[in-house]
Amino acid sequence: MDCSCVSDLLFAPPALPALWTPGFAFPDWAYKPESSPGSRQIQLWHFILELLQKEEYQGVIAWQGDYGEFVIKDPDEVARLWGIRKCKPHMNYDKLSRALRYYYNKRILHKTKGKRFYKFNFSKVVLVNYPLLDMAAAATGSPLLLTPSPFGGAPGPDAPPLTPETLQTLFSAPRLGEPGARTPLFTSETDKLRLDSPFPFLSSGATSYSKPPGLLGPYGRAFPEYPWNFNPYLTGPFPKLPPSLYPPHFYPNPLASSLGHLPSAGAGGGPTAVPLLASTGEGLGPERPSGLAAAPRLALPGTGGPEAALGGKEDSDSELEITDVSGCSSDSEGDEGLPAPPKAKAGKGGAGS
DNA sequence: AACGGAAGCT
DNA sequence: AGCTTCCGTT
Repeated sequence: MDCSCVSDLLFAPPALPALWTPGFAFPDWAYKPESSPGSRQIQLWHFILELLQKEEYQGVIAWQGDYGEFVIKDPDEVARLWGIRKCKPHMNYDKLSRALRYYYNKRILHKTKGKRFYKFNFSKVVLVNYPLLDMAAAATGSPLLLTPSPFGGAPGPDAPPLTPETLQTLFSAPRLGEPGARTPLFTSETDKLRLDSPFPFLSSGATSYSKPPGLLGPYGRAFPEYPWNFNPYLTGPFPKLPPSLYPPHFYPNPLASSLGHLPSAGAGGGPTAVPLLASTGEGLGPERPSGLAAAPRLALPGTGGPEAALGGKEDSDSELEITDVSGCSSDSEGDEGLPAPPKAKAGKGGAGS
C-alpha cells in the first residue's frame, strides 16, 4: 500500500502538453497497461519493452533476431531491474522467467530458439490494449483493421490492409533517422510489403508466422520499421516516452527533459482517436542482420547531447540507472535497505549471449 | 536454462 | 489478473 515505488508515481497525471498526441509519437499502447482496467501496476511485458527501448540496456536485453525477438543477455540484471521496479528485492531470473512463461499462454510472448530468446506478439499486445479496435474494425468494416485472412479474402489494392505506408500516413512519424540510410522503409521493392504475408496470429494468436521471403530477403535490408511508428530495432530518440511516464528517477535520461513536446508529425488533427491497428506486428518486418544490431543510433533531437544519454559507457548502465529502491517501503517486502549491491558486472564486457 | 504445477499475495 | 515464490522435472 505504501510502497511509494516509482511505479506508483508513474501514475502521476501527465502534465502533457497539448502537443503530445497519444498514438503518434510513440505507440500509445506501450504504456497502456498502467491505465488498463484490472492492472494498475506495470506489467512485465511493458517493462521489457521499456528496457528494449532504451539503448542503455542493450548489453542487458536487446532486440535480436527477427520481428519481435529479443534476447536477455544478462538475466540477472534484467531481474534486478524488474525487482527494483516492482519493489521486489528478491527477484531473480528464475522468478522473472516464470512470469514470462505465463505470457506464453496469453500469447503475449513466446520462446524462440536460442537461450533466453523470446519473442513478442505485438498484435496481441495491441489487442490487449485496444480491444476497441477490433470491434471498431468489425463494425465499420474499416479496411485498416484486422483483415480476417490475408489470403483468399485479402482486400484488393483498393483497400490495402494496413500497409506500413498506411500507418505511416495515418500516424506519420517524425522519422529522425534520415530517410535513406537506415530506414529505407518501403522502397519500391519493399512497398509490396503489405499483409500478403502470413497473419495467423491475428485470429489464432498462434504466432507461427513465416516471413515473407520476397520482401524480407536476405539480411541486408534495414529495419522492419514497425507500424505504430515504433521500431524496436531503432531505439529511436525522438518519440521516446512521455517524460511523465518514465520519471528520471528511473531513467536519468536527458531525453526526458528534452522531450517537452514531441514532433508529432501527424499533428494538426490526426486520427488520434484510434491509435493504431492491431494487425501487423509480426507479419511485416524484414529481418535485421545481427550485424546491424549496433547500428548507428539516432541522435537526440536538438537538446542535450546524445552522449549524455548513453554515454559511450555501456558498462555502467546498470549502475547508473535503476538501482534505487529507496522508493520502496520495507513493508512491501523484506527488502531492508536493499541487500543487493549495485551488482558490478564483472566479466560482462561483451554482454554477448 | 527452461518448463509448468501449486499456492500465495495484492 | 498478474504476478511472486517455491519447487520437482526435463
